[in-house]
Amino acid sequence: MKDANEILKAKGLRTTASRSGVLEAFRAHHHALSHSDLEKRLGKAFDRVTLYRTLNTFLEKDIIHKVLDDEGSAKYALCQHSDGDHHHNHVHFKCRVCTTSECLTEVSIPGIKLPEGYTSASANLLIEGVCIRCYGKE
Amino acid sequence: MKDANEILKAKGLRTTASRSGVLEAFRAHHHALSHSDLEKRLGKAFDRVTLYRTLNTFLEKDIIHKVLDDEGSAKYALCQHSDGDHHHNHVHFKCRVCTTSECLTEVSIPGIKLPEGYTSASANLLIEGVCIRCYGKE
DNA sequence: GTTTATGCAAATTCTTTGCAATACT
DNA sequence: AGTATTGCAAAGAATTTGCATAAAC
Repeated sequence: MKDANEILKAKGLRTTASRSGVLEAFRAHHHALSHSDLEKRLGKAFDRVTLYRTLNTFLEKDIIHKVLDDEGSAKYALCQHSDGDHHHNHVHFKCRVCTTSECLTEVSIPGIKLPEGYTSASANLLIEGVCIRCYGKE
Repeated sequence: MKDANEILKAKGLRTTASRSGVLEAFRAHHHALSHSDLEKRLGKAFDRVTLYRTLNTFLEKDIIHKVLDDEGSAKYALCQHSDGDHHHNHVHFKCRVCTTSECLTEVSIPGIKLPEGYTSASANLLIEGVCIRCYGKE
């Protein structure tokens, strides 16, 4: 996988401590992170406002995408392939034991037959259950 | 469909103007409503705080459920069958033209093959596209 | 009459914005 | 040097909480 610097360069963004830090945090975790998850992980290295702006910039540049969640708070995860609108048609899995969310990139969403007159542009599936790491712990 | 009063009684909740108003608003619209949608529709009949509390109460009692959304804001819709955990395994359709979300109750989510070791308890599918009312308007 | 729900005020938390100072290329 | 990014302060939303009043059963 590309390193933080390469990702930023490819998107025409400057390399800064906060951006690298956020990217590394995403790369170090297989599951989706919320704004507050990131704040905890990154400590007080930089301002909360910078984190808001960093996340928005990354969303615009398709470096990260939003992960759907039952609960309120938005979570984010790295986009795996940085081309096209791949980031639609994701399957996200949320474990009810450890409460983490992850993208199941290898799982694809089956074709859904919509009612007459409806057309689909993208689909996001959120599955809740128990992940492999928590199997048996329930 | 049960009327507002019956729904409330069945859940052991008192019938009040705000609760009836919120229930009627949901029954009058086929699509999901956010907190601010409801505020607009209900006007200043009651306090914003009451609306927060009413929505939370309805969520707890499984009268409404959260509808997933790409964007931040939480939306809610009536649960169709008030028994069991039916409200899982929903398909929600969001129209990119009129931006409304609705539950497609007649569509079911096909079985998904999860990676080894993962078990699924519920699934929520969010499809984005164009609804029948907006077909051709794009 | 007793219990539950509401309204109001205020406290928290979340998110955005403006602008000067700083860091990147 | 020139431009993009950050930090700080402050504004603006969104959401929650406490408590006295009012409404439902």
